[in-house]
Amino acid sequence: MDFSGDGQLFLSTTINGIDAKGRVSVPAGFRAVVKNDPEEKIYVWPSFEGGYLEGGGQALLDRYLALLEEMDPYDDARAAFEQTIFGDTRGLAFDGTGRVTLPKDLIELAGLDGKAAFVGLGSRFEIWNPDRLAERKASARSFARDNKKSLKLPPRPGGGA
Amino acid sequence: MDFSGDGQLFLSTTINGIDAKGRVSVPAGFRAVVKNDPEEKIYVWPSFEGGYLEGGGQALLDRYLALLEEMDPYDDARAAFEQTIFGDTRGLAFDGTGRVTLPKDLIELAGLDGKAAFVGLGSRFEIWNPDRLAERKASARSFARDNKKSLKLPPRPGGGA
DNA sequence: TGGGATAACATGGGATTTCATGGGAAACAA
DNA sequence: TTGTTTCCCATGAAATCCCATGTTATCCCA
Repeated sequence: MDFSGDGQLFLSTTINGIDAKGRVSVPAGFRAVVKNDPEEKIYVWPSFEGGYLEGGGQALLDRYLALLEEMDPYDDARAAFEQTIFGDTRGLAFDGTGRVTLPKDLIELAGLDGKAAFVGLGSRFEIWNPDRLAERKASARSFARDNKKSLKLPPRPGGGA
Repeated sequence: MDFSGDGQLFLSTTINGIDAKGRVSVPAGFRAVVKNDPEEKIYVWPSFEGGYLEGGGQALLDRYLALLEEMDPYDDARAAFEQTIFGDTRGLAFDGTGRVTLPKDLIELAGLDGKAAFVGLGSRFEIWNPDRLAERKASARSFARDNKKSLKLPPRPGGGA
């Protein structure tokens, strides 16, 4: 698949506050990614593992949709994915200053308590309780360090280094 | 002869100052490499080992993204790399005079104190505290000296020495 | 091949804009 | 009405833009 067209990726980790109304500022860089979507929204759903949220823009939903269309209509996995991804997905619109209101059930599901960490992962992002994220990050980092040799870059299109 | 501006590769080492706002001039040759990217930015993240930063242009990011997209969606390794690479990567745009602002946490992570050494490595580059870089260079050199017997050039096609 | 003119580069500081966040009014639902 | 959600404005902090300046590299012409 080719992503060089949009060139806009969810990147970096930002921690923002959640106020009493459940409002949280979406990092400006993330907003820029969905800036030109037909509906200027982000879409958020509970992760499979639980404990945090996943999200993305319209482009990501379209890709998931295309993926499911290719699966057998009576595949159990398809039904499960449909149920989990689309059934629990919320489209969240921005207010005038770039915030969204996270539904209470999602806040509880992710254990968010006044703070939310937005983690950019390229074509999608995750929303974590910052403390939980720190734990996972530590283990992810040591894993990546130990296995970095398995992450071998493919040759550049033009050849060379 | 100067290759640093050929618009293809990050080359040579340049030391520039970091001012009180965290701003640092990106070497002109490095800027030329990303000149025609859709987003004229450099992308910087902490190295796996820590102690210095890695960076590149949109092209490098796309290569990492393509690599990760090929992995199993719920492979632990994929999650770890995604988290470590994209979760900590910052896209840095140039100001009118070719500078970027390094985030404070990256400055601390790399131990940068008023100076930053940009080390060109072809398709990517590294950012070091100049003193640390000198140390690493020294140890790399002695390592190479101790192991020089393993560096045996293959014979030239035409024979000769 | 000088040597001055010109352009490119790195750097400094102040002004301006963007961003995240808080509070309250207005619209809506139960 | 009462609680909830959406919209609008205010504010402080931080990031970004803009202009000025010294310095180095490059060009051009005699």
